[in-house]
Amino acid sequence: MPNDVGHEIADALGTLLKRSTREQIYRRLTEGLGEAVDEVTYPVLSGLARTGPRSAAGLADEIGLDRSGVTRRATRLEEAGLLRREPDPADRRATLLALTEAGRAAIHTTRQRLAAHIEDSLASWPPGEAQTFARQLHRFLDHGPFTA
Amino acid sequence: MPNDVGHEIADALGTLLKRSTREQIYRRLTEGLGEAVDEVTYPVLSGLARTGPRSAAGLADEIGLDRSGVTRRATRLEEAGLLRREPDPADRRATLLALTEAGRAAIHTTRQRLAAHIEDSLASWPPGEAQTFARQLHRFLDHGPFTA
DNA sequence: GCATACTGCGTGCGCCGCGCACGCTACTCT
DNA sequence: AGAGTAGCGTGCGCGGCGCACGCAGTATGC
Repeated sequence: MPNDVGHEIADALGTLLKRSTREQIYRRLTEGLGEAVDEVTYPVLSGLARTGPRSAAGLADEIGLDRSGVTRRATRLEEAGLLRREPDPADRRATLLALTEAGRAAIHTTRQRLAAHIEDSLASWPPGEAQTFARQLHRFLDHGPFTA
Repeated sequence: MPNDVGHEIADALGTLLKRSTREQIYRRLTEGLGEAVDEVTYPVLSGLARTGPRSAAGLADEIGLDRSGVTRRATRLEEAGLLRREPDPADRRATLLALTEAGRAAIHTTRQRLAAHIEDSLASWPPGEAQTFARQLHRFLDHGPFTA
């Protein structure tokens, strides 16, 4: 029965939903980058790297968090020198969150590490197969049941 | 450059690592199943469904959690009638955690829902492509950098 | 032009889940 | 039989989160 495909994918994705798995991933990715970079603050760095400097409210919407959480995480990153608050020239009540050079380096390092881990596990695959798999995974997660 | 494959997969997986995404997934899966079934208690149900009745310590190892957490989650599920504690006949200090009929029904419902969501998003794919994708995903996550 | 409503940010508060450490019961081994 | 160990449950402190409030700055209506 074709229902097996759904269950097989569900089982596979269950691995990623496990708390301990995610913790280990983040631990490896952020190793040696200082105390401030961890599973909690990573989405802030990642979101800023994607879109450039922006307000706390906009970032909160993107990462699905309350603005207070963004404020606290930003404070931690600011104290560690990875993030800088600069006043919005167009609106004096707003403060833009921007990565410092160290912050850009940190997110770059983590992204490189994750990509390297992934490519290691794909090393034994036929190259064409790996690329089609990457495209399919991207399509599945973007237009799938996990984005709406 | 082949490095793009790693980054593309990394970006795709980032979606699943987002807190809000996981919350929405669990919210959909456990809708209408009672207050006791949520993101926190789900791994207990899932683990028991996979392996049958077992001790709290073994379950804690599997889901990567402290035994105290398993105890508390099991208590919540027990009060909701989804889980039953039965004494281990071979060891009177041990208590086996076992799903009740309602617990089995709950985990079955969530699994069916998740599989249905996944298959909906795969409906437009060529059938062979979906199956090979499922196999590749399974292989990637099991023998990949996320299991060790 | 001024009063009022609104927006954006930071902070205090309470809640909840977690890991750690302790106590208790039961088993094991010599 | 006694010492050490394994299994479980609970009290405690920590940390992240959402909510609600206060403050500063902006927009609107008259």
